[in-house]
Amino acid sequence: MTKRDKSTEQVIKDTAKRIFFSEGKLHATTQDIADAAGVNRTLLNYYFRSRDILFEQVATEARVEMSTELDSVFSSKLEFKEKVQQLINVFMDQAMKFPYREMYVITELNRTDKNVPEEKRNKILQFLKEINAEMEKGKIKKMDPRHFLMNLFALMAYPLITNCLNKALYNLNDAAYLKLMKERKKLIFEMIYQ
Amino acid sequence: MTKRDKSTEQVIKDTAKRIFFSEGKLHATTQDIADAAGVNRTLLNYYFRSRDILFEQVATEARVEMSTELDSVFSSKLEFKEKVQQLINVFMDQAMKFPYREMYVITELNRTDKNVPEEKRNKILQFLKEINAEMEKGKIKKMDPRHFLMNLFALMAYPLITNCLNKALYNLNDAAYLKLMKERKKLIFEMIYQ
DNA sequence: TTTGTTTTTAACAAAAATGTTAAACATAAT
DNA sequence: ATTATGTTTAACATTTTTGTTAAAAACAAA
Repeated sequence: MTKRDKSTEQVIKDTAKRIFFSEGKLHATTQDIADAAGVNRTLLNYYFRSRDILFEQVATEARVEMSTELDSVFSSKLEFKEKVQQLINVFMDQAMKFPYREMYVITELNRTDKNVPEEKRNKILQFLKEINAEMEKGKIKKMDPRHFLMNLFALMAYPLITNCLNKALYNLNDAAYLKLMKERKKLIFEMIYQ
Repeated sequence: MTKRDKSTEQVIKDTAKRIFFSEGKLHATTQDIADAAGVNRTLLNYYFRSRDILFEQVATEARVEMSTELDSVFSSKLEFKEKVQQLINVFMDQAMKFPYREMYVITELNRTDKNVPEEKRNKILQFLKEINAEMEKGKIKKMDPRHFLMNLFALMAYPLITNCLNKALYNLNDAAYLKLMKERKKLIFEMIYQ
């Protein structure tokens, strides 16, 4: 097998992520994933030993991807205003690709009764301080910074989670929907950074 | 059996709704539901014939409940401003009780490859016109009314879906979290009705 | 080619989830 | 009390999903 071919292990994981994070089929079985990946189901056991290990690994990587993505913005040297713009850009692009990623993580937590691993806690708490400082400077409306953060993420993530409902409601095809979501980037910024 | 006792059929359905909509255990089995309801699993088949019929019925009722709830506000004779306040009140109260209800509906749609039944389409399209009128009057910021609606629902629903993450992030217990969510009612109104 | 290694497959086994049946139980009506 | 009716249970059957194994296939090194 040549080097440029993705390894079977990677194909399986990427397919699982596509089914869970993009298509939102949170109830997919190992057979569903194997079929979609075009491999024998036994290979899931060969590479990952068990379904639970595969699913857990997918969830862990999802958390890491999300943290990394946010950290790349939070840790940057940009001014607060540009940081917010950057955050909207990065997060929305990811959320358009993987609208259900966070839902997968949450339902896996609910399913397995595990606690939230707190990879990103400190980074976010630090960002809360920056939000606060910006409020003190009078650059953004004063409020509990936690609400500010919740508002921001809600405006970005929710319309993508509910994409099937919105498409039906407004009679949109994939392209029209994507256009609507791209419009949101500017709109969200104006909404929270008034 | 006295009249005030809830029928077993109702107990089963209410328990399923609690597990799915409140606890967010979207992968619950019929056995999980039977155990939580304190009844023999066979009774689920006795009253609903099959798991799929029960799950479908739960999803259908969820859609009806959500529609009814919205219609009660949309169809009221209130001024637009009061309508929005009322909507926030009604929707948030429901969402605090059943944060995952909409997610259940969505994942059932994704799981069963069904299309969205459009119970509420007309009512919402009518409300879009009211939003538009209010924008023409200069009462709210002009934008695509669809974005206005998405903003509103996003701000209300998302922080409740992600409650386990937020609790962990901010070290909140149930009471503190509920308090934070109640605060949002006022905040959301000010945010979108500036 | 032979040998050793990794990957893939099919057949089978086990476990988990769902569905069916007949009998026990409860209840209300006659 | 008896009968008819609806409800609940346990035992069993079936289906679905997951896991194991041994052999075949693919591949690279000696």
